Amino acid sequence: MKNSSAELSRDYDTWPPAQNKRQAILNAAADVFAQEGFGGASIDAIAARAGVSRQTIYNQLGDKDNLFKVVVAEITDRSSAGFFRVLDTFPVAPQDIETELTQFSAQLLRKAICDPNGRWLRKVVETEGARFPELFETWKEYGPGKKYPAIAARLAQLAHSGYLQIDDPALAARQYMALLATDLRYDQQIGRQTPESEIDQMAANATRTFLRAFAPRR
Amino acid sequence: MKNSSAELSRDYDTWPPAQNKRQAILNAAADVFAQEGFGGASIDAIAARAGVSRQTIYNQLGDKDNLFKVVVAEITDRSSAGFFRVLDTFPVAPQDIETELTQFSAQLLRKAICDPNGRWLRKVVETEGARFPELFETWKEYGPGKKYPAIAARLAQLAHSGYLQIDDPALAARQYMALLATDLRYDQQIGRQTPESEIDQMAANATRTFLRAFAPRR
DNA sequence: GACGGATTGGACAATTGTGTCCAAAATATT
DNA sequence: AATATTTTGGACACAATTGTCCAATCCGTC
Repeated sequence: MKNSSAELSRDYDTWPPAQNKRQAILNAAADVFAQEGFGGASIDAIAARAGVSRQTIYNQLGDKDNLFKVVVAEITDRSSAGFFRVLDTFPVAPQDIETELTQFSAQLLRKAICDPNGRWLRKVVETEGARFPELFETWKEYGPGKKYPAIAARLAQLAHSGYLQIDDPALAARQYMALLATDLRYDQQIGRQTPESEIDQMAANATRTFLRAFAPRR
Repeated sequence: MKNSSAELSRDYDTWPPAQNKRQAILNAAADVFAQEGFGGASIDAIAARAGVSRQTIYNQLGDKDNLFKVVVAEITDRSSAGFFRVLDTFPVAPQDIETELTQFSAQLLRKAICDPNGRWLRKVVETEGARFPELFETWKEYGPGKKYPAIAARLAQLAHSGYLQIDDPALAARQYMALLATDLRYDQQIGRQTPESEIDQMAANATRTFLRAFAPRR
């Protein structure tokens, strides 16, 4: 039996067998699309990586355009779910705000921003957004459209409780995310795989600067 | 006489007319590569956009790989030059640090970060970096490798003069750039063309937060 | 106006990719 | 064990692309 390239989620064993191949295809397609872009990705390459015959891809997912759409939809779901799972741990009533916000930030980095799904999405949307406008709309809605307001709402709550001093929560949310992601993005851009061990430091750096800017002045 | 990809940017006017077409080709190629990626870009599309016959591209620039390399080298030069031109206006001994740093930030946004050249580079390096490792190295050296340390040095200078309180200038530089670019990046990602009129506001937002975090405490 | 290098457009072979068809084989269902 | 469904791999037509060749043409210079 062939194995899939799935470094990701769930109990495949309980699904109908067709779904296994389907998942293998989607994972392989995500990899190849990410590496080669839409134009550069060939169905053959995807089939080979998925350990599946090319025909099976056409049977299950139709043509290349549709395959691409399904992959994006799938990854959008996964990525969004991961983000909101972490968001549930936001420290709305912290004892020690620096410590707890740092911990939360580290989780966000690990589970959401670092996450291969989310990175793939951002890249693909940037590269291929013009080619698939509806897709782009969907991503916009589920990505920035929901994540930033959600963070902003949590920050506003902290401000309302007197933990922070924030005029514009939406702006603060964007700045918080920017501070958090900067080192990760830098590493990504210079092609460096960020070691797990540095993530806590990144979270601490971002949180410290953020709190210095938004902590209440005595 | 064939010319190699060695020489790029100099006073074009004194050159034979062939260099005009060469520039047209490079600009068109940059556009098409940016839109379609390396794999998706066809020489024909580039030729059509440049208003030039396909053969001329092969005459002047050889095959697709070399064309791509020359384009990246060209854009790297332009982008780097633009950045350092703005950097020369950094307020090393400001009277009113908030005002002057805001102005500088606005210039940086307009001339360097907003700049189509730089955006194209980042995108292409992210997408095609794996395919052309030497290119990637060059970009790394001239991009992040020089820009961030340069900003860090200016910030350290401000700190040394007592305008700021900075433990880690390199970190502060990354955070400054992150704060500066966040809204622009957000707009880019949701496919919104940032209006010129909002850039000053972005610069002000970033600068205010940065100074709140790094201004000396009384 | 004649020369020479650059440019053009069209034809070309080779390669690669898409999407379909189909019969044989593997796998699941009953 | 018999049957239904999926999967496979190979063949195929069709289109797009790369890179080359070449004769006709343009255009600036002498």
